[in-house]
Amino acid sequence: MKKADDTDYPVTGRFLQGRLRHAMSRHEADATEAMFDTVERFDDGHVLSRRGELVNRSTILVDGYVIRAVVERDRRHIVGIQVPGDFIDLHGYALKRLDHDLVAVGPVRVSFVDHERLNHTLRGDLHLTRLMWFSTLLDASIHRAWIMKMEQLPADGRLAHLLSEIWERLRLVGLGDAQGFDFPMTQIDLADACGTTAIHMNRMVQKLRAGGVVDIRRGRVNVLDHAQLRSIARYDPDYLYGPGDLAVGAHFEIAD
Amino acid sequence: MKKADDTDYPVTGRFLQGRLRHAMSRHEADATEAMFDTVERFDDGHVLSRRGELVNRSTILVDGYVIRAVVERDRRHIVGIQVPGDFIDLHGYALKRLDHDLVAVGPVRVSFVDHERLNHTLRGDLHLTRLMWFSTLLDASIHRAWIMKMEQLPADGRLAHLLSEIWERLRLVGLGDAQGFDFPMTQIDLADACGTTAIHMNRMVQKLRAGGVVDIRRGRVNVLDHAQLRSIARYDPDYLYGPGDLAVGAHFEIAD
DNA sequence: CGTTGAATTGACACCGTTCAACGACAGTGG
DNA sequence: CCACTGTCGTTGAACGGTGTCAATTCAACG
Repeated sequence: MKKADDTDYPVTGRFLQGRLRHAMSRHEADATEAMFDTVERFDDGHVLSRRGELVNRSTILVDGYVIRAVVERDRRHIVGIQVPGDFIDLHGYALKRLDHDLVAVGPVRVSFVDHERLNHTLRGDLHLTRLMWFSTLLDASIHRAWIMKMEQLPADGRLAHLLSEIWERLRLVGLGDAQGFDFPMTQIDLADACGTTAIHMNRMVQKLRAGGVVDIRRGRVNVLDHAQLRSIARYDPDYLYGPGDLAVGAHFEIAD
Repeated sequence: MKKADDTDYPVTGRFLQGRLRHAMSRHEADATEAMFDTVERFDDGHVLSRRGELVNRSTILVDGYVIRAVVERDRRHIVGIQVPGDFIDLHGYALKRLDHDLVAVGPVRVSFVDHERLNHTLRGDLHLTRLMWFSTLLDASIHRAWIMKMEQLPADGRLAHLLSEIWERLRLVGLGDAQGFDFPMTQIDLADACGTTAIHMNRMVQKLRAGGVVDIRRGRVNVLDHAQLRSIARYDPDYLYGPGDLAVGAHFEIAD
């Protein structure tokens, strides 16, 4: 499953993979990789960034999963999940303070870039700036898909949607496999990400398992019936801007 | 209620007002205003932009309300509401195709800027680029607040949250008044924005009315008990990045 | 004054929460 | 080796919020 970019770009090789990475020039890819220095490891539950903190660097997720979470009166709400290749707090470059925490789910590998360094790289390169901008807008598009799933789907559909999305996003960056993917989120985590309780989430996990749709256990998701999973989730991956009707394609070039 | 910017910048005067407008230089504000030409009017229900269409210009909302909506198998889902001053499809500058429709609610006044023109203005001005970027990240932050409200709040809380948000956003740009604000959304619209049915939304409207919290009727929202409204909505406006704990403040300058 | 869309009301079934408890399992320390 | 502990996973029952169906009233408009 190793791609060329994995070796040439050990830190940023998955950034925008499956999306606009093809629009990055060799020079831009090199410049992006060069911004990052060492890769650091953190354990499950490590808080990479806390709501309200002043941030002066941004983080790329090299390996593992990170959730965006907000804790409010003893209940935690998960508003997003990041997969390898995601520039998980690039929006902090413009916002300076984030409205949510970034927390590792399972062990992660990340790397950092100072905003000062980012300024230096982006200054005078509107094309690369727009690629970075695009990656933050991708997160916004995913947010909108989450809003829709909360508005329209019951709990089993929300779970199916979440699993469909993660699987799709992993495949876009060359991860996962034909049967499913490794996924360390507990049923409690899944409940917080689907706006339901752990008790009800447990029933939905069992329902999908009993229906031969998907088997979720011990940090592993095995998809048994992809068609049924998609159907329950009413899943359409267009919003990820991979190959599909919304793909940016050749329209991204900046005319001079 | 007229501010200086209303006359100096009739089209873009409300852009980022209450947020980072203070970080815009006179030159940047002038350059932004100069990008736009005529202001056009559209009636209620006019589709300004359709999902999947290739866009080569972006739109600023001068007056009125616009919703972001996705229609899926005979049901419409509203994933966002835009108020005057919002650069409503600036994300199309990088995405090129949007994942949702933009539809006028009530009469609107808008103005357009070609992406080519935008390139010209932003090239070589990383500071202004970052301000524009910031405004799209603001939308993303609002999306996250919506995800949270869908995850945690019952229907009356969602409605209260929506009203709280619109009121707050209007006040940030110098609109609305002490009693409430004009708001042309029907109960059907409100239902689609809160992930419930029109019938149930009607009950929630009546509940808030009977409780002396807020009176919604005939295109007008009158807030009767602001404290109670906030409480039902569990509303905290920090995510709008106006004055508050998350405010960017003086940290936005680009170090050289 | 008839038409149309919005707002309103009531009955009923169902999805999801809550409370209370128990089982499975890994890590820890005696 | 076993008892202890905490987290995750699981189950059952009662309650309440919400969706659905069907029908009626109201407001705006030509």
